[in-house]
Amino acid sequence: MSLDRQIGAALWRQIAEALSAEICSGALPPGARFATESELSARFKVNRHTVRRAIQELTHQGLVRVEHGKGTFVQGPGIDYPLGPRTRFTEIMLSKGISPSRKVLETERIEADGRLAELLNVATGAPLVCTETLSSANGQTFAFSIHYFPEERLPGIAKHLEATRSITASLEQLGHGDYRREWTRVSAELPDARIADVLGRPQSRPILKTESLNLATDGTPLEFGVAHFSGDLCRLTVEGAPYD
Amino acid sequence: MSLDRQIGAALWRQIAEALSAEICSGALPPGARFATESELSARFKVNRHTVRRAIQELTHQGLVRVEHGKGTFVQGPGIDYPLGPRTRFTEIMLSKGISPSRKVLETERIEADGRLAELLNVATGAPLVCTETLSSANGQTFAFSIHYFPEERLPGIAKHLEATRSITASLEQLGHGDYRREWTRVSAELPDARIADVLGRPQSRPILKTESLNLATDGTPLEFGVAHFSGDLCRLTVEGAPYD
DNA sequence: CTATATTTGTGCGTATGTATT
DNA sequence: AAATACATACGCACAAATATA
Repeated sequence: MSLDRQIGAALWRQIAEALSAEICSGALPPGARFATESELSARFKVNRHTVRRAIQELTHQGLVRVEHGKGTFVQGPGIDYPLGPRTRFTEIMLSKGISPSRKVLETERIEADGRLAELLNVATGAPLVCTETLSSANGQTFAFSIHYFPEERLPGIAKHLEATRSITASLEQLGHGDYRREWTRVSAELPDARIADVLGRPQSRPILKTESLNLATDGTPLEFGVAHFSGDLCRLTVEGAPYD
Repeated sequence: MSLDRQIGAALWRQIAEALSAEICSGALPPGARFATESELSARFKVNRHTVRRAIQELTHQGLVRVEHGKGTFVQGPGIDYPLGPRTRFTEIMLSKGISPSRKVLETERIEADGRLAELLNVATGAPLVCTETLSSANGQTFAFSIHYFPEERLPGIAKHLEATRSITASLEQLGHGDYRREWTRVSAELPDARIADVLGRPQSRPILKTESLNLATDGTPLEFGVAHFSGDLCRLTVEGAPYD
């Protein structure tokens, strides 16, 4: 391995390229400790800043993860993720029983702001129950969701959620065993620090964000949910035509 | 505006925060020339490196665009984009006549690799016609797509595409005025340099990538397409349930 | 628990290269 | 050709988080 200090490619690019190749070759297992900045600096005979620039690039590509004071670690690039390129999201979810594996975290009461009020067809300021859930498959967290329920329409939903820690079960106990998904809107974003954290992913990697509305059988809104999926670990498969 | 050199926040973060606020306040119109590194360096009384780190952050957030030798420019954060948060993708596409506004760029012949062969239900190595299209609305390019057609099943498709520069028209002339979308898979990615370029977006901003399969009325595959949307300018709206 | 070493994070000063005007 | 503006690289110093003796 030697660097070309004369022309064209910047040193940090060459270093990033070399390190990237080593990681992708599989020589380093995911989670393994990476060489320290000092070591790399000595190895490539460049200044530490130059190494840092290269590592920054690797971070941005999602290949490594840097922890202050601890070191740099190889980030498993989608190792053993349950959703392959040809796997249908629906089938996977059902076959693995994802819906039951969803864990309800915290539950709190809030007041509906303008947007939520319109979506859920309640008055602005109406009481909502807000809860957060984590979905995982094969022990890998792949989605973080926030759900909003109109409390007036679902009396005691908060208690049911805390007791059952299941959305489906809670709605069923309130007489809505049969609700339906009205629509889902999908966008791509970069996660904020918190969402990146719960998904265990670098903030530099994109996520799929879906917003969806569930209705009761009579057409009144029961739940509005925002879900964040690890963007390059998942594919959402939609039957039929999404845009034409 | 003064920086806190004592505690907590790094200087470059404070600077990025300040500049971000100025941009978001709308004081600087999109496309406007930004202050140079030297100017900012003098203004905040920090080293140019520190300013560069801050600008890098703004770049990553998609607020500015840096051009070597020219300067730094304010990147319009979705100014005048046609798809609002509550706008249904389908409605917009139809009402603006997006399908006709799609422009067919280049057309070439390739051989089907394993994956394409399986998707299109042809033999590996079978001739495919590959074409690229740009979709825009209000003069704003918002999607770049690549389409694959099985040539054996669509004789002369290449000529039709070059003549009409329209996918729908070409298929119609070949007796497939009536095809249907079988499925669409949606994922989130960061664009490569080329796609970022044609979409006129920074490589640091995520895109929505959809893969979709269109079938003839008898169920044989007619087209496989990969589309790249400006991830945070668009939302794909799906009726019904995408995953449960 | 404390002290020390290790490792990453921030910032400055300087110098030189490359692209644009 | 010269000036301007961004890009790369080095060296030094110290701070902050973590690990270790």
